[in-house]
Amino acid sequence: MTRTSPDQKREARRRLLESAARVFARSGFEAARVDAISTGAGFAKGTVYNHFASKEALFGAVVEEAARLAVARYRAALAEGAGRTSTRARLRALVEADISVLREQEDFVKVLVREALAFHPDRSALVTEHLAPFLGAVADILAEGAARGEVRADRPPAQLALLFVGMLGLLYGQRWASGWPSLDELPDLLLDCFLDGAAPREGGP
Amino acid sequence: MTRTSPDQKREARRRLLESAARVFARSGFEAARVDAISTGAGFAKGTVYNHFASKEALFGAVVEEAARLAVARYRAALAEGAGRTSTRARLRALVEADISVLREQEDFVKVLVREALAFHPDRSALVTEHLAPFLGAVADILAEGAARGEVRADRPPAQLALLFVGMLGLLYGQRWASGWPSLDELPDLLLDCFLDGAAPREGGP
Amino acid sequence: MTRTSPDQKREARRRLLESAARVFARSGFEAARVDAISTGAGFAKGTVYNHFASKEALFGAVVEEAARLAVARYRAALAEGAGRTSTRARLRALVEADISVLREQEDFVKVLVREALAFHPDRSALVTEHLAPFLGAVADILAEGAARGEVRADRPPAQLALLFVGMLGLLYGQRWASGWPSLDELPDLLLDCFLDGAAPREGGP
Amino acid sequence: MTRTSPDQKREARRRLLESAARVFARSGFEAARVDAISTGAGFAKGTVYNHFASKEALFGAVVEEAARLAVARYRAALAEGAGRTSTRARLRALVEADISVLREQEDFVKVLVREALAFHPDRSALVTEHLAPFLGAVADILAEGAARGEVRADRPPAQLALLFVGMLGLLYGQRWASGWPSLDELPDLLLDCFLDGAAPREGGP
DNA sequence: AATGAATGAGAATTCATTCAT
DNA sequence: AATGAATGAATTCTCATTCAT
Repeated sequence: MTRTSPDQKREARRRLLESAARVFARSGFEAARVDAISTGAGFAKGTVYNHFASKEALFGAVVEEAARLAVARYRAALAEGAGRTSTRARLRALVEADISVLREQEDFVKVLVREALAFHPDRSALVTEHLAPFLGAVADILAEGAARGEVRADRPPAQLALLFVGMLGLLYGQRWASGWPSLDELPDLLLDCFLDGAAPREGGP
Repeated sequence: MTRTSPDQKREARRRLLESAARVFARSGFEAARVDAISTGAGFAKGTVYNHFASKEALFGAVVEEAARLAVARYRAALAEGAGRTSTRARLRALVEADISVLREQEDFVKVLVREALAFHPDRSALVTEHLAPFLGAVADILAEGAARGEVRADRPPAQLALLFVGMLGLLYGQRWASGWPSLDELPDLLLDCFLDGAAPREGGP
Repeated sequence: MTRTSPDQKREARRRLLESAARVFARSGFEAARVDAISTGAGFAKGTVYNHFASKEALFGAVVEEAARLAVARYRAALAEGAGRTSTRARLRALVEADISVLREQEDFVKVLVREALAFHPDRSALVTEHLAPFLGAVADILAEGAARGEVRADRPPAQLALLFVGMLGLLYGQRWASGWPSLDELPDLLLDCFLDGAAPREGGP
Repeated sequence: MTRTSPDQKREARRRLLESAARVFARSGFEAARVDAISTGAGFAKGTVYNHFASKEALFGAVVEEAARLAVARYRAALAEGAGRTSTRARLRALVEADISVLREQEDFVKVLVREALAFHPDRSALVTEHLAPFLGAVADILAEGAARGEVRADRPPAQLALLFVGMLGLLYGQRWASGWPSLDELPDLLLDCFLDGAAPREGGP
């Protein structure tokens, strides 16, 4: 039905998302100009609106893309690894997948974290909502782990997933501000904190 | 030519800063309307520009005010307490003074932290710059402590002060996001982290 | 090169006109979206431009279609009725034919009348121009009636036709606004007004 | 409190309303450009928004201005004329006042009538709402006349006022389309129609 | 003939800042 | 010092139309 192949459309979308990630990363959500995103992708001003309904939707799509990518890598790693793995190992693999994405898009992730912690409720809802694939993966792991008694189950999985992801974001923030923790030690640190309770150890972050 | 005494001018400035703190706290920097600040202080729209050169300058002044207030409280506490105190105790007192300010202006401090972690280089420079009184106090304590060999001196005091304040901001952020750490446990936590190396355990930055 | 028969093309055109009438009726000219017309006819966005040069042309075509339909019904009624009829009876039959169209497309006729009374000279010219079949029928009746001395001939038939149709539009408008006159009494009312002079009574309509 | 006198502000508002009436009259509501209105009044683009909240509000203000002017002239004529007058004479005077305004702003009144008869319910509500001063004057006259038994009172005065003004608009429309009735004969025509019932005579307007 | 992605000229509105009074 | 009207750059989003496929 379509004369231009769906591939072409997907390609255009990809270019726009790429440009959007770049522009949002450089400027933050507010200061990013929709114009700059579209022309940055090699299109005219209005083209972006053939693919995304609004600036917000575009931002959400970039977030979602990153979330999906991390989840996809996690699944790939899982498939590759030998069969049965502990819940902790799974969470670890998911975090490592996310970090592998972060290594490629650190500036955008900064913006993402910043907007998630922002004060416009709409804005941080926007992020949370489009983080769904990632949150879902976390929740799934936690639900299964809870069933097996391997992890805390003091709250519904979805809520714990949100907490987990929030802590992950904070650790990223900590690293951006202080250089610590390194990306290598981050997963274990997060897991120690999270699995032993929201306020782990005797007080350490 | 000036009919109003310097006192009156200072009073107007105070009202404007108060209103600005309120409005910035409610809306964040970007969304705050200069108009709202001026009328919120009981003045007309343009009056704010008789006291501050720009929205940025106004924001900076509010930041500075908060910084000064914390430092003043710190000094008062110091003066009140008996003479010699350890470096750690001084830093602790300074953090506690800051927390006492935060208890009164938590919403504004949120905005401050957020803007400090923002990506517009100008914006976060703005914050850092106007945090000078506080940073200076930290640096002084650190310099003296280093001279006495009581604290780490692996970097110039000014740099360490920046790190210290950055970690403080992050702990605030952590608390806003996760509820932990409480304001009561926060000072010790920060000092443990900071004095033993920015990245505690064996693994510092 | 044309795979589709002329019939198919005509059919596509018909569907587009139908959809256009619907959309214009619902939204008025300005607010009507070409997109909605094309997809409303079961085609893709751009297809409409294979049949009509512009939104204006499309609107004109819908107007013309309605005009043609009314004239066709008039002729059918005339053919059916016994031969010789007075000029008044003919005009009456034409108006009744128009009303029968209006009963089916009242919303579109509203838009048509509205645009005809609009102030963009282009827009109302557009309507008048495409009303040509109907205006022509009126003018023909008037010309013949004038030759027979049955109707006023104080102006050229084309001008009188325009006046006649303008009055018809106004009576429609009056009915939409006030409920009066009903569609049943409208033809006589118009004929009384028109045939006795543009300003009937010693001047009434 | 204001350094520029209220007179100056009122003067600016007047110029803007004047320009708006001009531009709306030329282009109709939709096609009128806010820009053109502001610059047409000798101001910069944004100035209009210091006086009116939106294009709609501006249009409403022009409508209201015209309504007020007509009412003011009516009151002046009433004051001037000898004391007691019949309800019919009052309505007549009000219509004549409106016509005197129309003579000066015919093009704008055309737009007003057109928008009042438009299909966007919002738009015609906008007109009706800002016609309030005029509608109120009509309703007052009718209420008093009803009390004295001089005029029909088959509906609440406000409803009858709306009907009266609607009929007035239609007669204007009739005149624009057909040249009849003239502005001189229009008042009596309207009063005949209105006072004898919405559909007076045996069917005539 | 049909498709639908791309285009880009606008449009309304916002708001920090200026400056005459 | 205070005022608030004026400014005008800047921004998001719309949509008629084009055209390669």
